[in-house]
Amino acid sequence: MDFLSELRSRLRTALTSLTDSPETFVDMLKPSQDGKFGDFQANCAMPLAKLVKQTPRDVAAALIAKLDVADLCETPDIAGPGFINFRLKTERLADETAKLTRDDRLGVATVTSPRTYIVDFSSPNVAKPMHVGHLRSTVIGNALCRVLQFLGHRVLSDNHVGDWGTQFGMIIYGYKHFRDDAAYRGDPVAELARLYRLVNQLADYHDLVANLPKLREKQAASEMAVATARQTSAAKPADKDAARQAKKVEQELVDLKAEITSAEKKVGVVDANPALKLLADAHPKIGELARRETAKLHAGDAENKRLWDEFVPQCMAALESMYKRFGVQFDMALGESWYNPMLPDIVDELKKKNLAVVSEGATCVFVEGNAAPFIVQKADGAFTYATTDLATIRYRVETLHADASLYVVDSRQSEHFQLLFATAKKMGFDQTEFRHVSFGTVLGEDRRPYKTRSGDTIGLESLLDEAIQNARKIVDENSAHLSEADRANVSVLVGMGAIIYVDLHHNRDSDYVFSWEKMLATNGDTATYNQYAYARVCGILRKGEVDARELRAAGHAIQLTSPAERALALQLNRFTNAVADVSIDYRPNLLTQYLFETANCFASFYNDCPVLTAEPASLRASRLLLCDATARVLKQGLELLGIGVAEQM
RNA sequence: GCGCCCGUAGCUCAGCUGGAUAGAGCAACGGAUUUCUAAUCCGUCGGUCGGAGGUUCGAAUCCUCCCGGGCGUACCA
Repeated sequence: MDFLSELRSRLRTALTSLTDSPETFVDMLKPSQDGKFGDFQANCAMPLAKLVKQTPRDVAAALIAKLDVADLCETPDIAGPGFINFRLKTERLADETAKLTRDDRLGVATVTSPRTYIVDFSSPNVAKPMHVGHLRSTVIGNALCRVLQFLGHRVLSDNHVGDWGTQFGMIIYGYKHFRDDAAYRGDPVAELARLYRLVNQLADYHDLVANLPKLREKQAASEMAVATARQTSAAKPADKDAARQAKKVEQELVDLKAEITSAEKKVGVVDANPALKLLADAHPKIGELARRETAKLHAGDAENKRLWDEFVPQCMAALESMYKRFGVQFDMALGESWYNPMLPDIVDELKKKNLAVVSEGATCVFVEGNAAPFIVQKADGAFTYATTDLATIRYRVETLHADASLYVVDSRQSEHFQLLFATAKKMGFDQTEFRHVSFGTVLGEDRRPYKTRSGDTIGLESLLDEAIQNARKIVDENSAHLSEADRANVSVLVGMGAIIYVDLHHNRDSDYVFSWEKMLATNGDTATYNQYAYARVCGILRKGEVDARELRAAGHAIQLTSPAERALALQLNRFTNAVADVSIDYRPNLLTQYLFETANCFASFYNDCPVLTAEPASLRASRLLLCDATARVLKQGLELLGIGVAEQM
């Protein structure tokens, strides 16, 4: 059972005579940080003492006198300055655990008032292959969908794909001028990706060539500025501002040099390749022409629309294979193009309501406290992703009746979302929770965004393949007892699980350093450790030839005869709290943490408590039930994260 | 310039709606099981929570300032 909620509820009752606002104090009852303080602790006596002008220990004593918890715990203790420590009655814990072992939902309550959630995640650009940057959004979004759904909410997952932007002009341009028909027939998506990269490269080339002289001029100026600043700083060693200024301009120079080097490198690549250079020279205005293709598409040009209609489904199908590997299913994939017809209305409405003004030719919404404008229509008349996002909000609120809309997107876009939500509110969409579920960057060992040695972004497909290959080595070392097919299957689970788990177990706000070694470690807080714990439980049930269904139906009691059994039982009863905690602030890492603790509790139990040889039979049955429930919690918990398990590994 | 985020053990990270002696994992070191999978368990070592003030009975957590780092910042999404 949910002991935490139950105890809080009892505390609420006890508090009513002491304060008018018990709610703030009820939350101060929490699981104990340390086992020696019991199973739960209430910290509310100290702040209450101030209100009622008594000593904290007296308040604690008064609360205990009013608390009706005799059926749940031993008499609570007062400790330290006035902490109230609760220790569950082991008998009651055993009874409740027995109930949990028979419960389909493993004690996880469904919410009393379900909401409609839109979870917007992954959202790749259909023109380009997915890369490591899409990993976190996909994995976190998937986990949140599963958790919210499991809690009983109505969840609609939406893949807000980029299918209407400038990249499509590039593909169309590439297709018209550079396509390799045989390659396109063989693997259309790969050929389109090649065309995108090629056009992008050539357009970049011309931009950079045009820009380099300006950059070099800037470098000369910057060098002067550095020299001046250094002089100033040297003249007044005590002047901190001068030192800071010197440092700043030095950094600017370093950045500028890096920019120039990178530009020269990119230009050099084309110059050094006669075939590329020939193409570049033949298409000097490629950037502008590609943009024109985009504009034509938006204007309804028949040929471009036909190409678009041909390309998009193929790209979507390619994405689908990736999602399959992650176990991701979208309820809808309403991309930018889908909202295209609604964009003029949005701008009209903003103008009508005097929310948008024209500034420097662009139609903008200005939000108090933000210097940057929210541009809904560019000077050239084109709409932006701001406009699309507003149309999306309207659709989600008015048509889908969303209570909450979550955007699982990179933290770098926080300013955009701040402006978006503020604008939506001004438009009157103020009854819906809009939430930017932001996350940090995946870094390489060099603490820079994760790239290949040569500096390219890492494709998601190859990342997953590599994970599975690496996992295969580990499986081969450890699992000679499995068949070839089973080892292959386990390798997929271990490799995918490792990637997903590492991502989710970090606080989503943080950047994290990607490390194959840590991720695929067979010990520690990893997916493998959890999966292995699951497999060990299954091993017991298999070896004992136990039919789990019969076991659950037999009505055995749970006996908690040792600390390890008691700890495991308590941990299993906390599953409901862990799942609910994820949904409060959309933090899957709270669930990975719980699962690791659970697997850990089980491993201790496994060491201390023989199961199959336990005597008498009632104890054996009790331990088997604990095993079965542990397996189900681990499986269910990992499943909520999008991670699979194998019964043998 | 303005805005957002971050700085916790040698390394990677939790903890941040204030609560007891700041926790994991890895690494290092030492133990355990001829036993249901050793992809295990138990223990030891390891921290001025970037710094200084402030609020509080109590601060890693809240406020202010400083230092250091990242990101964003008008027509890409």
